[in-house]
Amino acid sequence: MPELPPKPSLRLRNFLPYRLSVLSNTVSRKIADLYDREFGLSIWQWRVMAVLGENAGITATEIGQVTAMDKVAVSRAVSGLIDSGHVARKASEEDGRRSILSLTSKGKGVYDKIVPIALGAERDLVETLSAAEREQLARLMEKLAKTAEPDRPLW
Amino acid sequence: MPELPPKPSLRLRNFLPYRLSVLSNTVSRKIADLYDREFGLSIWQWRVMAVLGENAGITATEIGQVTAMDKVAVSRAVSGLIDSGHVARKASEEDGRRSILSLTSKGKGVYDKIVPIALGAERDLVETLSAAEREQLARLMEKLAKTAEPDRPLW
DNA sequence: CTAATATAGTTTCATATGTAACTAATATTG
DNA sequence: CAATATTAGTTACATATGAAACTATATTAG
Repeated sequence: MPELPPKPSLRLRNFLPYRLSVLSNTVSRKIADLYDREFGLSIWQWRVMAVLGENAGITATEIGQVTAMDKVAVSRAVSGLIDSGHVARKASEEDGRRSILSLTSKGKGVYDKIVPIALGAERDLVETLSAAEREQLARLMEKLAKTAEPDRPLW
Repeated sequence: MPELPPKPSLRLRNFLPYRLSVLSNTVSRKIADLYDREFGLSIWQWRVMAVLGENAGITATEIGQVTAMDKVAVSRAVSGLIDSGHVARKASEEDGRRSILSLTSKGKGVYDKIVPIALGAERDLVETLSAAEREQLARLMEKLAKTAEPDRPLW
């Protein structure tokens, strides 16, 4: 008797997109909580600050490219950060549409406090992985990212 | 001369929570798009259907446990699915608060069409990984998930 | 058996987010 | 050098989401 092809089955808990989403959300929630409780920052605001901390004097569009945020999200995060005094904006001299953004001294202070906290949270997350496993993970995620979005600029 | 401890630095693109979030969002968006365009389903609705497809006759609370969705999200997804005729609800006989949920025949039809599409999307995503790499990935994600949320029931 | 407590699920409200429309400035082209 | 198209960034609107309040039923304690 000929065998029927096995009916394709889907178990949610083994389905990669699902697992990615759940994992990412639990991690993000924890970290967002950290930023919010201690500094009143949203995760988007923190991403903007993280980029400005390493890269002073860039524009909103550039921040968007680096952080994979769309321009509306960047605009909102930046305007919040300006209200709270973490970020300063000055007009670009070459191009009147752009603004040059940078951390204020208050922003720098917060940045210097958050960086170790963020790195600590990351360390907690990967603490059960060996160094080799961490590299593996980075490599595999890199591959997935390339497959999922081949043409995203990385910097 | 004593060396200063290196200033801890954070590069967003190497920061695991960030990378996870970006990767998960790009993957989710693509897949959500698929479900939505072809079947008018949100990702939450699809998750509910996926669970009901493998597990008929369970309650909203159980769906929430399996899918890591909170009860409000489940409630909304289910009510949408009932409106669109994909899911049927009947009252539980033991417990008047609960409802027993299951796919309608329309729901089953859609389910049978989506499963191969979803599995195909997953295959596309991991196509550049070897079998060994896929297992590695699953293992590593499992570890991370346990660390991030030690007590989440898996089924 | 009744009162207090807990649970299943829904509704409400406040906030977050994405898309599209918009404003202002620059770049292109005929 | 107009007229048109493009780009940077913001605003407005519609929808999604999460937390808390609420309804109805079930469970527990006295």
